[in-house]
Amino acid sequence: MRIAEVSEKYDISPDTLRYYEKVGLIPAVNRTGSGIRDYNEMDLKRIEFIKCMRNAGLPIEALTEYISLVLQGDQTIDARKEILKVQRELLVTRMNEMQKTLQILDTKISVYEGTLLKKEKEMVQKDKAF
Amino acid sequence: MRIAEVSEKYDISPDTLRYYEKVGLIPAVNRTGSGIRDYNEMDLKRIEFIKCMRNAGLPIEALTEYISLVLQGDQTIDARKEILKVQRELLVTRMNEMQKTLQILDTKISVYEGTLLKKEKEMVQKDKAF
DNA sequence: TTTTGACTTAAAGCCAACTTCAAGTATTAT
DNA sequence: ATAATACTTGAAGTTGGCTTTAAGTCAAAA
Repeated sequence: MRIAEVSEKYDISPDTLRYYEKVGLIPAVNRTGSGIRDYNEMDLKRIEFIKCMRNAGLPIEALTEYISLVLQGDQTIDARKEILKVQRELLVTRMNEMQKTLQILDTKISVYEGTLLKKEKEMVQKDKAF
Repeated sequence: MRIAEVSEKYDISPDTLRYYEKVGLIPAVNRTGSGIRDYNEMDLKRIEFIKCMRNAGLPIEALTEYISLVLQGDQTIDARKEILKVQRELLVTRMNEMQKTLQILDTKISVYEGTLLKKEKEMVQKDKAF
């Protein structure tokens, strides 16, 4: 599969796909005789994985480190596990912060929609900044 | 309260606090006779609100727009509500993506820890990119 | 066969969100 | 009184993550 097709399938620009390969987010993709990238099934799975991780905000650096360990073989399993655990904890922390923010947004929207009880409104007003 | 104290209380650098004021994330803070910022209760609540929103990834631009509407008075309530609703939806979308990623990370960690049943392991291996 | 469009590279540019710097004034501790 | 510390401003610099540009090669359609 050529880069344009992959780009469309995953909604990632060709430039970004080449960039991911250059910085080591995706191992080198096979080329045709004339030097054009020819993505195989494994490459596509890797792109999907990276897209998912990047969407969730995992930094490129942590991912490149993880992938370089994967390519080095089984003696790196402990180090890989550690990276994933650290990133998992960071992710959970961010999700909790977002949950808190979501509640605040929902309360504010309720205030603007006038769908709160009088008592609730008063409580909210006391703590209001904006 | 002076900027250094506020900075410590909320773990936001003085530079960032001044920057937030400059770009309109926080309305102008009162100054002492000699021109030094003197944060009051309302300012602190506003900083807390902004910190929470920024932590959750809401863009500065959306927040400055919202705040400028707040300062313009009650005829902007509908527009404010709309901004909050849009940002709420974006937040929920991001949280869902993070939830998906969290599950993938947990599965991978389980694989590395060998805490999966044989059947589960096989299923996971089939879909493995890294 | 020629032109159109996709591909290649390395390097420079861009954007959001700070962060640091330079140059100066004010306040606090000794 | 003087030195150290905290404050001020505007502007330049940094970081992460792409994105665009320049200059060129290659291949499929008209």
